Amino acid sequence: MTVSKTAEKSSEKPADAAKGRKDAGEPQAEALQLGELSEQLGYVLKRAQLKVFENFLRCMASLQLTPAQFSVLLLVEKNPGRNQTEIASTLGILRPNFVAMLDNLESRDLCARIRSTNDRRSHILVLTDKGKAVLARAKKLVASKHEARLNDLLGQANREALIEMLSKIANDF
Amino acid sequence: MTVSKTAEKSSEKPADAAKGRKDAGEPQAEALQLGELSEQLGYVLKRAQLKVFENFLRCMASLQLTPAQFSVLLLVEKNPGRNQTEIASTLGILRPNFVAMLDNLESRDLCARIRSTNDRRSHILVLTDKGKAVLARAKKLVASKHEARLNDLLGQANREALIEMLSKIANDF
DNA sequence: CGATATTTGATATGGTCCATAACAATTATC
DNA sequence: GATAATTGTTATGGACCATATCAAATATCG
Repeated sequence: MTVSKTAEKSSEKPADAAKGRKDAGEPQAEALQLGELSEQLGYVLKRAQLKVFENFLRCMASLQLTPAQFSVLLLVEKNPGRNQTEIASTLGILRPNFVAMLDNLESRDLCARIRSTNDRRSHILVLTDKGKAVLARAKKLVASKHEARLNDLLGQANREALIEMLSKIANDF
Repeated sequence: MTVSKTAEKSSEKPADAAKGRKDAGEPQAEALQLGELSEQLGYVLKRAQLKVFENFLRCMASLQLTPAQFSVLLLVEKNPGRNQTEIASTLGILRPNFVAMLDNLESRDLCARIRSTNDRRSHILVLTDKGKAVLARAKKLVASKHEARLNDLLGQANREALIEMLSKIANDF
């Protein structure tokens, strides 16, 4: 729907246009009514997604991994020996856009392209040792800082239910 | 995380790299393992969001309303007499980016900017009659095609629980 | 009052992400 | 062996997001 992206110091805190005060004395125009907006699935879904990505980036600040990069590393680790097309399309990334992404990861020595001997057109993707180490650390950060936060907020059971519902939407909607 | 956006004919169906066949006879490289990815909140959240927006755009094809535009109309209707800054910031839209958006809606005669007499700097936003009519039709389409679909998929109770959890994430994460 | 700061809408601009077309090299198909 | 299809790549354009800056109007404060 809307809402900013980068986080850090998002100067446009949504749903909080009139400063975050606890009802100071000043006149201060009343807050706007969200109305039906707050029950619009797309609206709340987008906002939640931005918040989650924000938090993810903060958690990963030390490793400098974006959600997309993390997903690539995870998928390559789980499916070593696959080529760019396979990894990219599984993640919904278009091949042309995957090139720069891999250039980045490869320049940081996190993964490597290897010319396949079977099909000399394709590049087999593998994690480097450094890539495996970084991914391992990333997983720990995600578990301890990211998922833990969600468990605090919703509780373990609800968190699992949420992910299941989102998966259902992602797959069957 | 990744995943495409526009819908229509998204040529890169995620998590389905090897065509959507029901197990044809051909050799066909085995599907990749998603592994931990399928339980990553951010991943599934982003995918669900894209699917929902996709569906929203299809439902609104006849009215040519994007989720963002719909949210603006909803908010202006609920809060008439507010200026651009207030509407934009409530939605998390940066003022500079809100200008073109309003230009669009205004050129289609869905809403109007009115110079405020109190503060001649600001533009009061109002829905035109056509804007109200379009919004009313939009709401019906959302209810009958969009939300109904979600109810079929999750059930009324789960749908409400989902939105509540997402709101919590959007607000308190 | 009058100088200065702030606010509002707007423009210009750059970055990121997403999508399409086109290409060379390689492989598959007929 | 000619033609078609695939792989990685480049180039390019669009959509969205963010920052700096500006003029006009208003607020603030000496």
